[in-house]
Order: sequence, then structure tokens, then C-alpha cells
Amino acid sequence: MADSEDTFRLQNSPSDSESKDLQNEGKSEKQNGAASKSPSSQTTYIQQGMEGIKVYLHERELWAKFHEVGTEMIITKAGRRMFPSFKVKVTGLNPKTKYILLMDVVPADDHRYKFADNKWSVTGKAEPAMPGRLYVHPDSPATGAHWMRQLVSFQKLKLTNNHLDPFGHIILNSMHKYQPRIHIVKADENNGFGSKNTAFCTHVFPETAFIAVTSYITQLKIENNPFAKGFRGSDDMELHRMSRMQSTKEYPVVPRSTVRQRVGTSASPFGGDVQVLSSPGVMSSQYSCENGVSSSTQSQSQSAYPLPHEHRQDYHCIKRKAEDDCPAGEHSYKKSYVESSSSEDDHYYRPVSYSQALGLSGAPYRPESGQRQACMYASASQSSDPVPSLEDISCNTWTGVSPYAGPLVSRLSGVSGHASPQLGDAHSMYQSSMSHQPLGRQCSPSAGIQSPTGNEYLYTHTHTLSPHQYHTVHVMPDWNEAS
DNA sequence: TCTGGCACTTA
DNA sequence: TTAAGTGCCAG
Repeated sequence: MADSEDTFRLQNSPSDSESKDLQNEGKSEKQNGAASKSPSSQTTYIQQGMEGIKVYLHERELWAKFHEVGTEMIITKAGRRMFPSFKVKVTGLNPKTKYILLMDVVPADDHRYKFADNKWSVTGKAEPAMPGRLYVHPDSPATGAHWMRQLVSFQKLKLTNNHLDPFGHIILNSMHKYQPRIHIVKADENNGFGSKNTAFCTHVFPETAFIAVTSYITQLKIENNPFAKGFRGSDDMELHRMSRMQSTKEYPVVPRSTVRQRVGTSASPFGGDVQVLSSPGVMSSQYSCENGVSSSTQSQSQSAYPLPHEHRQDYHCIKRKAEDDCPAGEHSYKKSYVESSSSEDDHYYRPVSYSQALGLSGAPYRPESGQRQACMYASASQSSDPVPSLEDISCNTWTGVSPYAGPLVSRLSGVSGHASPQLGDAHSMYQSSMSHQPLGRQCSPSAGIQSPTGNEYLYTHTHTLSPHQYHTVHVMPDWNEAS
């Protein structure tokens, strides 16, 4: 959500602020190594309502660190949050227009992986993709001002390997590689998600790709996740741990994570450069920007595992505006888990309501039922479209996990022309047309226009939401090449 | 490869 | 104090 702890304020208008962000980008990275404000690309295709939307990955440097060694995400039966958590800063939205922010996780390729010989390697063909589920940000829908006022956090999203998961968590297969995606869907009362004019865009950050695992967590997680402080390597703790282990074993025990970490810092188990582990600023050059816009020439050789696409994608469609008040700025900014990024956050984000700065109403956009929860949507059918259409992030059937899911689901469901189940049926399974083709297949390689974006994929499309009727406006040329 | 329990943390 | 979340370990 636009979590309260992540509040920041844009100093001026979104565009002004963005300009400052862009101007400060390079300096920021050089000064403190925090690359979390890496800008999204300039939107070269502009359509009414969705032009200029940019998404910045928060804690990008941390993501990059994990990416360098091969990001792993634990999946459990009960559901596990992602770490690093997925947080973005969004700019360029119409402050008064309502948007729905979605996240999904799609297969990054067709492979199944194994961890052997201290490295990840392909071990076979991927198992069939799980039913795709969408995590709808619990604040959705909310005004552009709301989304832009603070970091948008998807940290409550949970990953599970339970194929029958009833909680709406995103279902993944262990030992498979996945790519999270962010979707911004314009949603207004009269022309909501699913109408043929619905506008949306999709943002992909390649450095957030990960392999789902049920074990094997790198030391980086321990070092950066506050909940894992108990595993950090203070001498006392280490002695305590070792004594515990020694008490039950007759031989010295070295934690597996420690083994992997030490291997990784001496000789990359993933075939990539390993100095990143101890070099916070290593990404600054890799993500250097021109006019504040990061380069798209990331070296794949530094990736722990090859990503099929090293660019961001945007899908743009026409939509009209809606007007709504945005929430009052009740949030307070809190330091992120990573110290290196907090200073940057302080630099960019102020705990003052952007909506107040704009003179907008302070009426919170909240459901009458109180706390809002995220809801998930799943897909069963597979789109054959090479480019994710809005259908790809819509549902054939829906359920909600919260009272709020009702109106949203009702609105969203219209896109695919399928009936919505009872609202609040938290245990129903969603079925939608979300494509779970490996990510590399989802975008047409045609009509490629090089974007000035950085490591995000940039794909811009018009989309009328008439089934299968859209045309590519902006596609990176090598989307399909890597996988 | 996966699961449950553990010790530990944050909120 | 309690609930929720963390990775590790044994099985």
C-alpha cells in the first residue's frame, strides 16, 4: 500500500518533483550509493490520461545487490512476504484521477532451476504455471495524488507454493524464476477497469526477478531484513548458534547461508561479478542516467542469472479522468530497512501530505468498512497475445478478500465480460485471463523504439480493450531475445 | 525438496 | 504483551 511508514511528499507538482529527482539522481547515487530513485523512462508515446507516468523502484540498489548474486524468494505454504519488498514511487499521474495499482508475478522463462555447485543452473523445463493471481494494492482505487504522495508498497504481498492457497497469495513453483510486474490501471467511475477505453501501463524491473525457493536464503537477506536480525553474525550470536548446533552434532556446523555467502564473495557462484556484495556503489555506473534517465545497457554479465529482458515495459491506453478527493496525509515516513537508502529517502521525501500541498480535500479515500486489504485475482486462461493486454491483467471471475473487494472487483471484472462471484467470498479462486506465458513472450518485438529508460522494461502500447485489438506503440526491441 | 518448530525480531 | 514475520535447522 502506500504505506504510512513510507510517506513522502513531492516538493512541487509531480512533474517538478520528478525533474528534481532526475536532476538529483546521479548525485544521489554517487553520494550514498542509493539507487532506489532510479527513474523510469521518459514516456515517448503520449496518450491522453496516461502520458508521463513514471515508476521508480524503491531500494533499487538493494534489489541490484540481490540480483547480482541471484535473488531468491522464500515461498511457504502459509505465504511469505517478499524481501526486499516491492516498493515504487510513481509520478506523472493525474492527481485527481483514480488509479488501480496491481502487481503480479509471471514466469521469467521456461526453465526449472537447481542450485548445485554453488550456482543456479537450468535443470529442465518449467512446470506449468500456477493460476495467475493479481495482487491489487489495498489502497486501490485511489487518486493519482494519493499514489504519488508516498511510496507505494507491495510489501504485504505474499508468495506461496500452496497450489490450493485459499488466501489469495500469489502461487509460485519452487525453483522457478519469476518476474514481478506493476500495473497501473486508470479507473474512474464511468469507465472503469474493463471498459474498452481503460488505460493502463505495466512496469517491469528486471532486477526484481527472483527464483522461488523453499530454502536457501543468502546472507544478504539476513543482513538487510530486520526480522532476521537474530541470524546476523555478531560474535555472541554466532557463538550461541554454534554452541546450539554443536550441542546436537559431533562435528562443526557451518550454516548453509554462510557457506553460500562466503562462496559468493570470493568467487561468484552465479557467474557474475561479486564485488557488489561489498561495494554499495557498484551499481551507480551500471545505472547511470542520461538526464536522469538510466541507461538501458545494463551488463547482463553481472546478473546472477540471465534475464530475458533488460528493459521496462509500459502499456498505455486512453482513458478519461475521474475526480476524487485524496486521502489526507496521515502517514509518517519511516526509515527503510536499508540505511543506505534512508538518507536518500529523507532527501526526496518529506512527511507532508502532497494532497495538502495541492490544496486537495483531506477526506481519506477509505471504504466504509474500515481497513482495506489487498485482494488477489487469478487467471486460468492464457492470452496468446504477445503483449500483455489489459485482459492479461483482468479476470474472468473474481473474489474478494475484504469488503472492499466488492466494488473494485465488480468494476474490474467488467473487462473480461465475466460475472463476478459474491463479494467477500474470500476463499473463491479467481480465474482470469492473465497471461502466464514466460515473460519474454509477452511483448511483441516489433515497433521497437529505444527508450531512454534504465533497467526497467519500457513497453508502451495503446490499448482500447477491445479484445485483441491494440497496437504496439512502444516496444523495446530485445524483449524476446534473452529468453 | 519440503515442512514444522525454533529463537529471534519488529511493530 | 502479543502478533506477525524472519531464516535456520532437523527430519
